[in-house]
Amino acid sequence: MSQSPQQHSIESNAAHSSVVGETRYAKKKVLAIEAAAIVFANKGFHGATTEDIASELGIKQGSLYYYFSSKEEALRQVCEYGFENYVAQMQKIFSRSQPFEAKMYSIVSSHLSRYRQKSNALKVHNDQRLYLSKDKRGRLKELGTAYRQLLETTLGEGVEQGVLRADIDLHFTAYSIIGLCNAWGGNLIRDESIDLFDTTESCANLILRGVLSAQQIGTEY
Amino acid sequence: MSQSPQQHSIESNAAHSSVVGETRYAKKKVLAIEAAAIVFANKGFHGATTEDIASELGIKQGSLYYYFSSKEEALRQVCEYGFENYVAQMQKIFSRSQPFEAKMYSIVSSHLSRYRQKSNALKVHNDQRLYLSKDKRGRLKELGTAYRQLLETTLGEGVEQGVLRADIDLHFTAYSIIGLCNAWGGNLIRDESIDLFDTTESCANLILRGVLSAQQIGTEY
DNA sequence: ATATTTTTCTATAGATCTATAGAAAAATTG
DNA sequence: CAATTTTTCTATAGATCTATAGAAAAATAT
Repeated sequence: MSQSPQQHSIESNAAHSSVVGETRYAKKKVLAIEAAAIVFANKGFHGATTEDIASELGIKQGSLYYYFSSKEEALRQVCEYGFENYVAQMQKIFSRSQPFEAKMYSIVSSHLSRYRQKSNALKVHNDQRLYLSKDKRGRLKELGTAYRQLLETTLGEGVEQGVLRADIDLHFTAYSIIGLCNAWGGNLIRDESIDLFDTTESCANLILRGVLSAQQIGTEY
Repeated sequence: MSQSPQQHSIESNAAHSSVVGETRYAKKKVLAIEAAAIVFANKGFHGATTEDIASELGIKQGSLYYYFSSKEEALRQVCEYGFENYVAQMQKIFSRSQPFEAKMYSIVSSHLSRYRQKSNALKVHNDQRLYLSKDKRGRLKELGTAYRQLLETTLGEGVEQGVLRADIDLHFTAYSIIGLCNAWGGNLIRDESIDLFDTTESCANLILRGVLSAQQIGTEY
């Protein structure tokens, strides 16, 4: 009789019944988010219909509301799902102690391979999150800021270690890395034939050789 | 009585009545495209309504069909308008004979300042063109390919002149330049406080110093 | 096996939104 | 100014699409 799930706190609060056993609901909820991600990634938030999502998930349109209270809520959850995963993976990389250049490769590699793994949710976060009303973007803003600061800190360390030129703008560089990776990420999703490894190497190289210190300056300026 | 304009060939075939005098229709048609560009840029193609566009233009929803035969047709025309302008400006730069580095600054500068000039149409082209049905994307594809080839040729010249490293992938680099500029273009539109000049310089520098030959390689690889 | 809870289905109210038709208003021409 | 053409308006048919309600089916528990 209950219209919405009674126990499931929607934000799937980890702690649950058995050891490994996510509830049935929680499992399918993830599938629902992934279905929504696929559809939003292909058609855009406004271009997608709840019917599209439901059919991707294999249920009827009306049933979708058992998992999402609204279409916009679905978008919010897809974005958070995609971005949380992404940031978590980045956290690991940042915390590893390894030479700066290796770190940069890891960052780019992680970013790009995540796209190729069909992380539609990440694409949705990048392309569609601005269609969320402001009050639904709070957590995303937090995550984004935290992530950018982490990246900037890493770059700052590179500067302190003398690996990076002292005159680079950390903020600018961080944004540029993200921007470049997102641009290629889009290509990688769209075109299966692009080689992931080559692209990773090329991106890292482009950034590094533009950022590494101890390089001979061109002709003027 | 005529539902659609009788003379105006929609694609505004240049040749017209008086010397300077675009027809009244042609003038307002441009305004209509620009209104649509503003709305599409802010709300996305599917998120925008014909009512939004009409009201931006100062007319009623139904009247909009005097200028566009459909909403999708409006999107097509906005995209072509934005991208044609952009490519034309780039053509000029490519045809100038000037040192490669200066050329790179011009390319980035042109790309970014066009965004700041509120070229919503260009943003729409970049973000929304994939929502066009394939058969409406023909001209855009042509323009895009032509532009990329132009950019690649320019890069190729740089290599031949020995200004650029011989091992760079022209295709990759062209895409990356476009991607980086688009990423910053989006930021520039969204955030008025970002300095255009600084950003231009930073972008050009990031690309150049990662691409210029005769630089000392880092530590390994 | 029966009762209870969870999940899905059908059907639909109520809001859109696109596109069209025909009348009205504004501009232009003779 | 009257006739003609261009531009805009009002009104609406016809298609969506979101979200909800209540019944049905499936799963789980007693």
